[in-house]
Amino acid sequence: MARSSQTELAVLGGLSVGPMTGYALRQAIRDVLGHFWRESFGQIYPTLSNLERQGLVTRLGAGRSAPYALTDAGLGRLRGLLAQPVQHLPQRNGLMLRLFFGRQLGAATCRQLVLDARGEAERELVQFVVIRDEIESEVKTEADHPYWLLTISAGEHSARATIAWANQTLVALDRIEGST
Amino acid sequence: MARSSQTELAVLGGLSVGPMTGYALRQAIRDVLGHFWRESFGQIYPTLSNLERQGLVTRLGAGRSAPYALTDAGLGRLRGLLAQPVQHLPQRNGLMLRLFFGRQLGAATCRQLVLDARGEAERELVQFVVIRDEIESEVKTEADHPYWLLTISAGEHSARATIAWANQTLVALDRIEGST
DNA sequence: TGTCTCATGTAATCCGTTACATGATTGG
DNA sequence: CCAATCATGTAACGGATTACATGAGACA
Repeated sequence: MARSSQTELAVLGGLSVGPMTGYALRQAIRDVLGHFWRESFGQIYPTLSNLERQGLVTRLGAGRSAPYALTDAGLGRLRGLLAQPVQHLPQRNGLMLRLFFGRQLGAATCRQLVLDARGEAERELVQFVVIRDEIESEVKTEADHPYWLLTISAGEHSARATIAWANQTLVALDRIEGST
Repeated sequence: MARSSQTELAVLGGLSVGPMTGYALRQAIRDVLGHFWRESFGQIYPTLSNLERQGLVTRLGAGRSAPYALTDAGLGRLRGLLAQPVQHLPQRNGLMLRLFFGRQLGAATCRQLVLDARGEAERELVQFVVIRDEIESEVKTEADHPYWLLTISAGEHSARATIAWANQTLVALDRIEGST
Protein backbone atom coordinates (compact mmCIF):
# COMPACT_ATOMS: atom_id res chain seq x y z
CA MET A 1 0.00 0.00 0.00
CA ALA A 2 1.57 3.20 -1.15
CA ARG A 3 1.86 5.95 1.38
CA SER A 4 -0.43 8.19 -0.61
CA SER A 5 -3.28 5.78 -0.09
CA GLN A 6 -3.19 6.60 3.59
CA THR A 7 -4.44 10.11 2.90
CA GLU A 8 -6.92 8.76 0.37
CA LEU A 9 -8.17 6.40 3.04
CA ALA A 10 -8.75 9.20 5.52
CA VAL A 11 -10.49 11.37 2.93
CA LEU A 12 -12.74 8.63 1.58
CA GLY A 13 -13.48 7.50 5.11
CA GLY A 14 -14.43 10.98 6.18
CA LEU A 15 -16.82 11.32 3.27
CA SER A 16 -18.33 7.91 4.11
CA VAL A 17 -19.85 9.56 7.19
CA GLY A 18 -21.48 12.24 5.07
CA PRO A 19 -20.89 14.78 2.28
CA MET A 20 -18.55 17.61 3.19
CA THR A 21 -16.44 20.37 1.72
CA GLY A 22 -12.69 19.99 1.85
CA TYR A 23 -12.60 22.66 4.50
CA ALA A 24 -15.10 20.84 6.70
CA LEU A 25 -13.26 17.60 6.07
CA ARG A 26 -10.08 19.05 7.42
CA GLN A 27 -11.87 20.32 10.51
CA ALA A 28 -13.53 16.98 11.06
CA ILE A 29 -10.20 15.18 10.79
CA ARG A 30 -8.57 17.62 13.16
CA ASP A 31 -11.40 17.59 15.71
CA VAL A 32 -12.51 13.98 15.58
CA LEU A 33 -9.50 11.96 14.39
CA GLY A 34 -7.03 14.38 15.88
CA HIS A 35 -5.78 11.92 18.49
CA PHE A 36 -4.43 9.52 15.92
CA TRP A 37 -4.49 11.24 12.56
CA ARG A 38 -3.73 14.50 10.85
CA GLU A 39 -4.00 15.92 7.39
CA SER A 40 -3.15 19.36 6.08
CA PHE A 41 -4.88 21.37 3.40
CA GLY A 42 -1.91 20.77 1.14
CA GLN A 43 -2.80 17.08 1.18
CA ILE A 44 -6.57 17.21 1.29
CA TYR A 45 -7.30 19.44 -1.69
CA PRO A 46 -5.04 17.72 -4.23
CA THR A 47 -6.33 14.37 -3.01
CA LEU A 48 -9.93 15.47 -3.48
CA SER A 49 -9.23 16.71 -7.03
CA ASN A 50 -7.51 13.47 -7.73
CA LEU A 51 -10.36 11.36 -6.41
CA GLU A 52 -12.85 13.43 -8.39
CA ARG A 53 -10.93 12.81 -11.61
CA GLN A 54 -11.09 9.09 -10.87
CA GLY A 55 -14.83 9.26 -10.25
CA LEU A 56 -14.49 8.13 -6.66
CA VAL A 57 -16.02 11.31 -5.28
CA THR A 58 -18.36 13.85 -6.81
CA ARG A 59 -19.53 17.32 -5.92
CA LEU A 60 -23.14 17.79 -4.91
CA GLY A 61 -24.24 20.77 -6.95
CA ALA A 62 -22.14 23.53 -8.46
CA GLY A 63 -20.30 26.43 -6.91
CA ARG A 64 -17.42 26.90 -4.61
CA SER A 65 -18.98 25.51 -1.48
CA ALA A 66 -20.55 22.42 -3.02
CA PRO A 67 -19.76 19.49 -0.73
CA TYR A 68 -17.99 16.38 -1.94
CA ALA A 69 -19.72 13.02 -1.67
CA LEU A 70 -18.63 9.41 -2.10
CA THR A 71 -19.70 7.65 -5.28
CA ASP A 72 -20.43 3.93 -5.33
CA ALA A 73 -16.99 3.38 -6.84
CA GLY A 74 -15.56 5.49 -4.04
CA LEU A 75 -17.22 3.37 -1.39
CA GLY A 76 -15.79 0.27 -3.05
CA ARG A 77 -12.35 1.81 -3.08
CA LEU A 78 -12.67 2.76 0.58
CA ARG A 79 -13.51 -0.82 1.49
CA GLY A 80 -10.56 -2.04 -0.55
CA LEU A 81 -8.16 0.33 1.18
CA LEU A 82 -9.49 -0.53 4.63
CA ALA A 83 -8.78 -4.19 3.94
CA GLN A 84 -5.13 -3.50 3.10
CA PRO A 85 -2.63 -4.42 5.81
CA VAL A 86 -2.01 -1.71 8.36
CA GLN A 87 1.04 0.35 7.55
CA HIS A 88 3.48 0.67 10.35
CA LEU A 89 4.38 4.25 10.62
CA PRO A 90 7.91 5.28 11.50
CA GLN A 91 7.34 6.25 15.09
CA ARG A 92 9.59 8.89 16.54
CA ASN A 93 9.12 9.92 20.09
CA GLY A 94 11.08 13.03 20.97
CA LEU A 95 10.39 12.71 24.68
CA MET A 96 11.81 9.20 24.82
CA LEU A 97 14.85 10.23 22.84
CA ARG A 98 15.55 12.98 25.37
CA LEU A 99 15.06 10.70 28.34
CA PHE A 100 17.30 8.08 26.81
CA PHE A 101 20.12 10.62 26.69
CA GLY A 102 18.86 12.12 29.92
CA ARG A 103 22.24 12.02 31.62
CA GLN A 104 23.42 14.75 29.26
CA LEU A 105 20.28 16.73 29.93
CA GLY A 106 20.21 16.43 33.71
CA ALA A 107 17.64 14.86 36.00
CA ALA A 108 15.93 18.15 36.81
CA THR A 109 15.17 18.98 33.19
CA CYS A 110 13.99 15.42 32.60
CA ARG A 111 11.61 15.87 35.52
CA GLN A 112 10.08 18.88 33.83
CA LEU A 113 9.65 17.01 30.56
CA VAL A 114 7.88 14.18 32.34
CA LEU A 115 5.68 16.62 34.24
CA ASP A 116 4.73 18.26 30.95
CA ALA A 117 3.91 14.91 29.40
CA ARG A 118 1.74 13.97 32.38
CA GLY A 119 -0.08 17.28 32.21
CA GLU A 120 -0.80 16.79 28.55
CA ALA A 121 -2.08 13.26 29.13
CA GLU A 122 -4.38 14.57 31.86
CA ARG A 123 -5.78 17.20 29.54
CA GLU A 124 -6.28 14.56 26.87
CA LEU A 125 -8.16 12.38 29.30
CA VAL A 126 -10.60 15.21 29.99
CA GLN A 127 -11.01 15.75 26.26
CA PHE A 128 -11.86 12.10 25.74
CA VAL A 129 -14.68 12.30 28.25
CA VAL A 130 -16.08 15.32 26.41
CA ILE A 131 -15.89 13.59 23.05
CA ARG A 132 -17.41 10.41 24.44
CA ASP A 133 -20.33 12.38 25.83
CA GLU A 134 -20.81 14.15 22.51
CA ILE A 135 -20.90 10.88 20.61
CA GLU A 136 -23.25 9.19 23.06
CA SER A 137 -25.65 12.11 23.31
CA GLU A 138 -26.07 12.79 19.60
CA VAL A 139 -29.73 12.75 18.73
CA LYS A 140 -29.44 10.52 15.74
CA THR A 141 -27.42 7.52 16.82
CA GLU A 142 -25.30 6.61 13.86
CA ALA A 143 -24.27 3.05 13.14
CA ASP A 144 -20.69 4.28 13.17
CA HIS A 145 -20.78 5.31 16.81
CA PRO A 146 -19.78 1.98 18.41
CA TYR A 147 -16.65 1.97 16.28
CA TRP A 148 -15.81 5.53 17.12
CA LEU A 149 -15.97 4.67 20.81
CA LEU A 150 -13.33 1.98 20.31
CA THR A 151 -10.81 4.60 19.25
CA ILE A 152 -11.77 6.87 22.14
CA SER A 153 -11.21 3.96 24.48
CA ALA A 154 -7.76 3.41 23.00
CA GLY A 155 -6.94 7.06 23.65
CA GLU A 156 -8.10 6.75 27.25
CA HIS A 157 -6.03 3.65 27.88
CA SER A 158 -3.01 5.30 26.36
CA ALA A 159 -3.41 8.49 28.36
CA ARG A 160 -3.87 6.61 31.62
CA ALA A 161 -0.77 4.53 30.85
CA THR A 162 1.19 7.71 30.28
CA ILE A 163 0.06 9.16 33.59
CA ALA A 164 0.96 5.97 35.49
CA TRP A 165 4.35 5.81 33.81
CA ALA A 166 5.01 9.47 34.54
CA ASN A 167 4.28 9.03 38.24
CA GLN A 168 6.64 6.08 38.45
CA THR A 169 9.24 7.91 36.45
CA LEU A 170 9.15 10.98 38.68
CA VAL A 171 10.01 8.75 41.64
CA ALA A 172 12.80 7.10 39.68
CA LEU A 173 14.20 10.49 38.70
CA ASP A 174 14.27 11.53 42.33
CA ARG A 175 16.37 8.48 43.09
CA ILE A 176 18.72 9.28 40.22
CA GLU A 177 19.01 12.87 41.37
CA GLY A 178 19.63 11.81 44.93
CA SER A 179 22.43 9.43 44.01
CA THR A 180 24.59 11.99 42.19
CA MET B 1 13.80 23.22 15.90
CA ALA B 2 14.05 22.08 12.34
CA ARG B 3 13.10 18.55 11.64
CA SER B 4 16.61 17.72 10.50
CA SER B 5 17.92 18.39 13.98
CA GLN B 6 15.97 15.39 15.14
CA THR B 7 18.27 13.08 13.21
CA GLU B 8 21.26 15.08 14.36
CA LEU B 9 20.07 14.63 17.92
CA ALA B 10 19.83 10.87 17.55
CA VAL B 11 23.25 10.64 15.90
CA LEU B 12 25.03 12.87 18.41
CA GLY B 13 23.24 11.09 21.24
CA GLY B 14 24.32 7.71 19.96
CA LEU B 15 27.91 8.82 19.78
CA SER B 16 27.70 10.23 23.31
CA VAL B 17 27.52 6.65 24.53
CA GLY B 18 30.71 5.75 22.71
CA PRO B 19 32.57 6.02 19.38
CA MET B 20 30.99 4.05 16.56
CA THR B 21 30.96 3.66 12.81
CA GLY B 22 27.89 4.81 10.95
CA TYR B 23 27.01 1.20 10.35
CA ALA B 24 27.16 0.33 14.04
CA LEU B 25 25.24 3.48 14.84
CA ARG B 26 22.39 2.40 12.65
CA GLN B 27 22.33 -1.02 14.27
CA ALA B 28 22.39 0.50 17.72
CA ILE B 29 19.51 2.82 16.88
CA ARG B 30 17.52 -0.05 15.41
CA ASP B 31 18.20 -2.47 18.27
CA VAL B 32 18.18 -0.14 21.25
CA LEU B 33 16.01 2.83 20.30
CA GLY B 34 13.86 0.79 17.94
CA HIS B 35 10.75 1.11 20.07
CA PHE B 36 10.56 4.83 19.69
CA TRP B 37 13.01 5.86 17.02
CA ARG B 38 14.30 4.92 13.60
CA GLU B 39 16.88 6.16 11.18
CA SER B 40 17.91 4.87 7.79
CA PHE B 41 21.35 4.82 6.20
CA GLY B 42 20.17 7.48 3.82
CA GLN B 43 19.85 9.81 6.80
CA ILE B 44 22.74 8.70 8.97
CA TYR B 45 25.62 8.96 6.52
CA PRO B 46 24.86 12.42 5.16
CA THR B 47 24.26 13.61 8.71
CA LEU B 48 27.62 12.23 9.85
CA SER B 49 29.45 13.92 6.96
CA ASN B 50 27.66 17.09 7.79
CA LEU B 51 28.53 16.93 11.46
CA GLU B 52 32.16 16.19 10.63
CA ARG B 53 32.35 19.26 8.41
CA GLN B 54 31.06 21.32 11.31
CA GLY B 55 33.63 19.81 13.65
CA LEU B 56 31.00 18.29 15.90
CA VAL B 57 32.23 14.76 15.32
CA THR B 58 35.61 13.42 14.29
CA ARG B 59 36.94 10.10 13.09
CA LEU B 60 39.26 8.16 15.35
CA GLY B 61 42.10 7.19 13.04
CA ALA B 62 42.10 6.85 9.30
CA GLY B 63 40.59 4.27 7.03
CA ARG B 64 37.14 3.16 6.08
CA SER B 65 36.16 1.61 9.37
CA ALA B 66 37.40 4.34 11.64
CA PRO B 67 34.69 5.06 14.20
CA TYR B 68 33.18 8.48 14.67
CA ALA B 69 33.48 10.19 18.04
CA LEU B 70 31.92 13.28 19.58
CA THR B 71 34.11 16.35 19.90
CA ASP B 72 33.69 18.79 22.77
CA ALA B 73 31.75 21.05 20.43
CA GLY B 74 29.60 18.07 19.50
CA LEU B 75 28.78 17.36 23.11
CA GLY B 76 27.81 21.00 23.55
CA ARG B 77 25.58 20.84 20.52
CA LEU B 78 23.98 17.64 21.79
CA ARG B 79 23.14 19.32 25.09
CA GLY B 80 21.72 22.28 23.22
CA LEU B 81 19.51 20.10 21.07
CA LEU B 82 18.31 18.07 24.02
CA ALA B 83 17.19 21.27 25.72
CA GLN B 84 15.03 22.30 22.75
CA PRO B 85 11.31 21.77 23.19
CA VAL B 86 10.08 18.32 22.23
CA GLN B 87 8.76 18.22 18.72
CA HIS B 88 5.34 16.79 18.38
CA LEU B 89 5.45 14.32 15.62
CA PRO B 90 2.52 13.95 13.27
CA GLN B 91 1.09 10.79 14.66
CA ARG B 92 -0.80 8.56 12.28
CA ASN B 93 -2.22 5.33 13.54
CA GLY B 94 -3.45 3.09 10.75
CA LEU B 95 -5.14 0.67 13.11
CA MET B 96 -7.24 3.41 14.70
CA LEU B 97 -8.16 4.81 11.31
CA ARG B 98 -9.46 1.39 10.28
CA LEU B 99 -11.40 0.89 13.48
CA PHE B 100 -12.93 4.33 13.19
CA PHE B 101 -14.34 3.37 9.81
CA GLY B 102 -14.86 -0.17 11.06
CA ARG B 103 -18.50 -0.34 9.96
CA GLN B 104 -17.32 -0.36 6.35
CA LEU B 105 -14.77 -3.01 7.17
CA GLY B 106 -16.99 -5.34 9.20
CA ALA B 107 -16.74 -6.41 12.81
CA ALA B 108 -15.04 -9.73 12.01
CA THR B 109 -12.14 -8.09 10.18
CA CYS B 110 -11.81 -5.53 12.95
CA ARG B 111 -11.57 -8.38 15.42
CA GLN B 112 -8.62 -9.78 13.53
CA LEU B 113 -6.87 -6.41 13.46
CA VAL B 114 -7.29 -6.08 17.21
CA LEU B 115 -6.04 -9.63 17.76
CA ASP B 116 -2.97 -8.85 15.68
CA ALA B 117 -2.33 -5.69 17.66
CA ARG B 118 -2.63 -7.58 20.93
CA GLY B 119 -0.25 -10.25 19.70
CA GLU B 120 2.30 -7.67 18.74
CA ALA B 121 2.02 -5.92 22.08
CA GLU B 122 2.55 -9.24 23.83
CA ARG B 123 5.67 -9.91 21.80
CA GLU B 124 6.92 -6.42 22.59
CA LEU B 125 6.38 -7.01 26.27
CA VAL B 126 8.60 -10.10 26.13
CA GLN B 127 11.22 -8.10 24.25
CA PHE B 128 11.24 -5.42 26.92
CA VAL B 129 12.00 -7.97 29.60
CA VAL B 130 14.93 -9.23 27.54
CA ILE B 131 16.29 -5.73 27.00
CA ARG B 132 15.82 -4.81 30.65
CA ASP B 133 17.80 -7.90 31.69
CA GLU B 134 20.54 -7.05 29.23
CA ILE B 135 20.86 -3.54 30.55
CA GLU B 136 20.80 -4.59 34.19
CA SER B 137 23.27 -7.43 33.74
CA GLU B 138 25.94 -5.55 31.83
CA VAL B 139 29.25 -5.91 33.56
CA LYS B 140 30.15 -2.27 33.51
CA THR B 141 27.15 -0.38 34.80
CA GLU B 142 27.04 2.79 32.80
CA ALA B 143 25.72 6.01 34.24
CA ASP B 144 23.27 6.09 31.33
CA HIS B 145 21.48 2.93 32.42
CA PRO B 146 18.92 4.45 34.79
CA TYR B 147 17.75 6.72 31.99
CA TRP B 148 17.53 3.87 29.54
CA LEU B 149 15.31 1.99 31.93
CA LEU B 150 12.85 4.89 31.96
CA THR B 151 12.22 4.42 28.25
CA ILE B 152 11.86 0.65 28.66
CA SER B 153 9.32 1.29 31.37
CA ALA B 154 7.37 3.55 29.02
CA GLY B 155 7.33 0.79 26.45
CA GLU B 156 6.06 -1.69 29.01
CA HIS B 157 3.28 0.60 30.17
CA SER B 158 2.27 1.26 26.60
CA ALA B 159 2.24 -2.42 25.66
CA ARG B 160 0.22 -3.37 28.72
CA ALA B 161 -2.27 -0.62 27.95
CA THR B 162 -2.62 -1.92 24.41
CA ILE B 163 -3.31 -5.44 25.68
CA ALA B 164 -5.92 -4.24 28.16
CA TRP B 165 -7.61 -2.12 25.51
CA ALA B 166 -7.58 -5.01 23.04
CA ASN B 167 -9.27 -7.34 25.50
CA GLN B 168 -12.00 -4.81 26.19
CA THR B 169 -12.37 -4.07 22.52
CA LEU B 170 -12.79 -7.72 21.59
CA VAL B 171 -15.74 -7.92 23.96
CA ALA B 172 -17.20 -4.73 22.51
CA LEU B 173 -16.81 -6.07 18.97
CA ASP B 174 -18.68 -9.21 19.95
CA ARG B 175 -21.56 -7.05 21.11
CA ILE B 176 -21.51 -5.09 17.88
CA GLU B 177 -21.43 -8.27 15.86
CA GLY B 178 -24.28 -9.74 17.88
CA SER B 179 -26.52 -6.72 17.42
CA THR B 180 -26.47 -6.73 13.60
C1' DT C 1 -16.58 49.19 5.00
C1' DG C 2 -13.88 46.15 7.19
C1' DT C 3 -12.94 41.94 9.33
C1' DC C 4 -13.69 37.13 10.23
C1' DT C 5 -14.59 32.72 8.76
C1' DC C 6 -15.29 29.77 4.87
C1' DA C 7 -13.17 27.77 0.87
C1' DT C 8 -9.69 26.32 -2.54
C1' DG C 9 -5.56 25.92 -4.33
C1' DT C 10 -0.23 26.00 -5.38
C1' DA C 11 4.79 26.28 -4.80
C1' DA C 12 8.82 25.75 -2.02
C1' DT C 13 10.94 22.98 0.83
C1' DC C 14 12.11 19.40 3.79
C1' DC C 15 12.34 14.93 5.37
C1' DG C 16 12.79 10.25 4.84
C1' DT C 17 12.77 5.80 2.61
C1' DT C 18 14.23 2.88 -0.96
C1' DA C 19 17.05 1.24 -4.23
C1' DC C 20 21.21 1.20 -6.26
C1' DA C 21 26.27 1.10 -6.44
C1' DT C 22 30.69 0.08 -4.60
C1' DG C 23 34.19 -2.10 -2.26
C1' DA C 24 36.75 -4.00 2.05
C1' DT C 25 37.06 -7.64 5.39
C1' DT C 26 36.20 -11.99 7.43
C1' DG C 27 35.34 -16.90 7.79
C1' DG C 28 34.46 -21.28 5.73
C1' DC D 1 38.02 -18.23 -3.57
C1' DC D 2 33.30 -17.39 -2.47
C1' DA D 3 29.71 -15.77 0.38
C1' DA D 4 28.23 -13.03 4.04
C1' DT D 5 28.77 -9.16 6.60
C1' DC D 6 30.76 -4.66 7.28
C1' DA D 7 30.93 -0.05 5.59
C1' DT D 8 29.85 4.11 2.93
C1' DG D 9 27.62 6.67 -0.03
C1' DT D 10 24.11 8.72 -3.58
C1' DA D 11 20.13 9.43 -6.53
C1' DA D 12 15.30 9.10 -7.22
C1' DC D 13 11.11 9.48 -5.52
C1' DG D 14 7.30 10.40 -2.72
C1' DG D 15 4.93 12.37 0.86
C1' DA D 16 3.85 16.13 4.13
C1' DT D 17 4.14 20.65 6.02
C1' DT D 18 4.30 25.43 5.43
C1' DA D 19 3.61 29.58 3.50
C1' DC D 20 1.63 32.09 0.15
C1' DA D 21 -2.20 33.64 -2.77
C1' DT D 22 -6.91 34.35 -3.78
C1' DG D 23 -11.56 35.34 -3.17
C1' DA D 24 -16.61 34.66 -1.54
C1' DG D 25 -19.99 35.29 2.04
C1' DA D 26 -21.55 36.89 6.63
C1' DC D 27 -22.14 40.25 9.94
C1' DA D 28 -21.25 44.21 12.65
